[in-house]
Amino acid sequence: MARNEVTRIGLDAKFNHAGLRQGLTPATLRKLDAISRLRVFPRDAVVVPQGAALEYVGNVVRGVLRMDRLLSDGRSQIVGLLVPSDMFGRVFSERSDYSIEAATEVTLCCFERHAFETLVRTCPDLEHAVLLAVLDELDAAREWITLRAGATVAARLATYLLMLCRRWPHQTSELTHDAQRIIVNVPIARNDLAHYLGTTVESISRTVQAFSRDGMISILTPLRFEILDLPGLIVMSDNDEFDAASLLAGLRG
Amino acid sequence: MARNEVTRIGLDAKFNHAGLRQGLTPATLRKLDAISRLRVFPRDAVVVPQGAALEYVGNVVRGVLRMDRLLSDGRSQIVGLLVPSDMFGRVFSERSDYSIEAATEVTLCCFERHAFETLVRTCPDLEHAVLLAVLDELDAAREWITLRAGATVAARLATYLLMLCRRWPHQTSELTHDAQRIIVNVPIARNDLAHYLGTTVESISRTVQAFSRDGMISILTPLRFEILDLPGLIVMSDNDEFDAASLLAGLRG
DNA sequence: GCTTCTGATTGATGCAGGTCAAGGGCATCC
DNA sequence: GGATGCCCTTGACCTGCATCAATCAGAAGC
Repeated sequence: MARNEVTRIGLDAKFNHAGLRQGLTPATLRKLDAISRLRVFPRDAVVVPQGAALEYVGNVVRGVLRMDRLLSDGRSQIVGLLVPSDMFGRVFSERSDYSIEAATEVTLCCFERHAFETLVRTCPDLEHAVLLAVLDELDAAREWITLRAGATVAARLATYLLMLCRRWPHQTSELTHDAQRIIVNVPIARNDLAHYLGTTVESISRTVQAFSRDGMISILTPLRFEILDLPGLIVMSDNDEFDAASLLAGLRG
Repeated sequence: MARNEVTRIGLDAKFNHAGLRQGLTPATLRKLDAISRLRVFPRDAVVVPQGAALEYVGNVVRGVLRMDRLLSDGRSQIVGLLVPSDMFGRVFSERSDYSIEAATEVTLCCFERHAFETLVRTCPDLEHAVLLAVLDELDAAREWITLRAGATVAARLATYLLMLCRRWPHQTSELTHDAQRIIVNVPIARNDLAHYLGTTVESISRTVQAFSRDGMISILTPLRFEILDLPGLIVMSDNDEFDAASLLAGLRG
């Protein structure tokens, strides 16, 4: 169903409108280009503060954005990650319920929101493209809910790693596959990963080490694992939707 | 931001296209009516099985739908609730990643999916209406993620009750407000509520009783509470976004 | 070389809440 | 009436993991 999944790292560094681009007429593309502007943010920069007026929408060109909501007790909860080609902001809304921050250094293609909305209302092809993008976001949000549904930290981590695998066919560089080796590059640091999976850095660390001890993965670097026992991971994930054969087929293809 | 929130019970039993209706031209409405069909499902009926081809999309006229995903260990995870005026199914997708079931007896207004999609592509006003509906669903999904983010069962339950309160201004009958009393009608049974909040019936029961002992609520019936200490509930929820004054203002207005 | 800082790991402890099991209230049915 | 069902409640136990705290590894700066 989803072209979009929870996390993706895909990249061509060149300027693009990514997900929106296809299906648009040259005329619409020209108008889009006219109101677009490329911006770069350093790691941990706040792109849109929680509750603030939404001046821009756009899409991620390079890097990872995290959407998180601050709780009154000072903790924060990540409600989603945005990776290249994902849209950020929310059309037809005045303010954002969560803050949008740079999880890594990011390059964004920004549109002034009102101009973009006007364009959407006048170009049916753009409106359709936006609809598809939003549907993808919705799928991603639901998949993310599934991810968080796992009873144990081990189940959630296994699910997350499998999601990263499945996304390989569409996007590059999360995962390299040579001579039967399955290498997963985790796009965010332990801290963000812990928030993302609804747990703590300590638990993530313990679980990763446990996977390694049990021979399910091998830790190449803290953010780079080799998957040794795919079926084992699938069992750990407690999730029906993964299938070793089709995952491997996807990795080969 | 959201017109749509996690749960809503609103009802006019008469046939309508609810959320989609406004902003549509009479011509589009006529075409929509031509492909629509009203269907009634008994409680616990499966409207769309998980993984099945999606033949219909539509919206809820009366009752509550739950979307849930079955896990390999037999447990199931609710990924969202749909209440009157919400759309179900997913346009432009062949299959559903979760099953859609009736949490109560429901009346649905169904459209054959392909016919609906064709109509969407040819009527820009309908496409815009669908875009807005999907954006609302996305907000609901994110809000639901926030709900599940609460560390403790008590926090999640408090958040849920507050969400039910906030929705009063827009929809009827969850909540009656006479002479300063705030009455909340929970739309689903303990079992579904437990799944929804990511816990068990036992924990729900214990937490509800604890709220009652602490004088925060009074249990009128198992599905009907009176809120006695709104500020206390807000503190329990650990959630910045609720504000007693504006909630009360909303209840009065 | 030696600091300092940031991120990852490991250990010890306590508690929230899941699990198992046994009632209790209130229907409907014979 | 009693029996069977569903749903909610309450209790006792025990596990997973958050918390607090110390240590360790690598990178950057002097």
